[in-house]
Amino acid sequence: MPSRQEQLLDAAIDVLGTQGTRALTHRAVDAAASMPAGSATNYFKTRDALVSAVVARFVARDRAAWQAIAGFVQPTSADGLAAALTGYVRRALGPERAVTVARYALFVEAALRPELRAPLAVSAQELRTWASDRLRAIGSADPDRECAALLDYVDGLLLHQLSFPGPPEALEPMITRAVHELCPTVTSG
Amino acid sequence: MPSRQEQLLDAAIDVLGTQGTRALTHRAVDAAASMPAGSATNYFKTRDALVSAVVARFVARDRAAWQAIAGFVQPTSADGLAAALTGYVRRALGPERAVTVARYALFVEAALRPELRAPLAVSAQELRTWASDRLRAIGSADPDRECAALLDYVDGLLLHQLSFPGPPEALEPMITRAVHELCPTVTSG
DNA sequence: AGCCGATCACTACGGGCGTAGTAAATCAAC
DNA sequence: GTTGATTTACTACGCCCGTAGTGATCGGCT
Repeated sequence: MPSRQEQLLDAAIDVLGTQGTRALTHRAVDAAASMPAGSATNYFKTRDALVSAVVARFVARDRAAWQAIAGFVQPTSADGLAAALTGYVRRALGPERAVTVARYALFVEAALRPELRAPLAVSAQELRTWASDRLRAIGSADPDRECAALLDYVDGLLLHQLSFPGPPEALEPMITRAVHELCPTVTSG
Repeated sequence: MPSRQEQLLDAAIDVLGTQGTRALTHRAVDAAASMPAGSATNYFKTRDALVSAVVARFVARDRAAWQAIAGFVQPTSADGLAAALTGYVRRALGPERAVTVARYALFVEAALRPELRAPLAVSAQELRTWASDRLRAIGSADPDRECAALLDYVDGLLLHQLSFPGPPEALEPMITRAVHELCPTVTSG
């Protein structure tokens, strides 16, 4: 059972991902969390404090998600990696759409307010090293570089698909080719 | 000399790219355009109308920018393309940073509000076909696919660089490798 | 010159926002 | 079981927002 603050922050992420930055207010968070008015104010005095806490919560959830994924799927080839990534992208665009939108909304926010960058950068670095290790494990000769390229590609793809969605069946071939091309040194197959 | 409405919309894009969606209000636009209070209201009655007009203006400016670029640089090889792209990315992250941030803010907005998608999608499609033709001209055997992959990659790269900037000198090698790998059929050199 | 339509500058107002401050409730410790 | 401190629920206030409405100003047409 998440704590009260976590419930509020999860509600805030949902508001952010379904109604945008403009709608992210104390009152909207209270309502989304089905809590009495003023609850969000008690924990996060100012709006800036709320946004900072949302970033922290988001990072924590992201980390937990990767670790869960890491436990389930462990691709052993480029095609396996592509399949896993396709699954991730499909989930990000479908059931988790709000979370994905919130993610990019936070990126834009961080581009505007440098004090939000640190936690996001730490999280990104963690993901990078973790994914690098996985890439190395399946044969990549330059895992850091290939990992960075792949992450850039996937985020660009996601952003575009969010804004003007294409047919979902087109995702797999696109991602498969990108993986093979951007990570040419992993064991293909 | 841009018309009065264009001046207002350019100011709106600047507000969006430097202060975010939340700050995009009629009054803020008036101030940024150094026009008397109420000017933005006269042209764009509601906030939604303002945002829609900003999208339209943005698309028009983008189109003009490509056409200008097309007149100047005409790469003839993968390395030339990479150099041109690196120049574009540097400009997008430096002098044009606000415009770039505004761009992604609008993407997020379009992810939330489907009625904004059409103009952005049209613009993206135009860019795609134009860039595809250029890719084909320098030898690409599958220009549409390679173009899509490249655009996805560049937007992801830009978004990441905006949120947690890295050293600018790292851009060129990253982009060069990505171009070579994602567009393997263009004449290298 | 004189009118007329459109554009512009400015004001007015209701609503919702962020924020601060206060009562109530919960819990720990003794 | 009472006390005291922390957490929770709620209220109050001032500010700024989006929006509507009203004169003033300008240009084209006859």
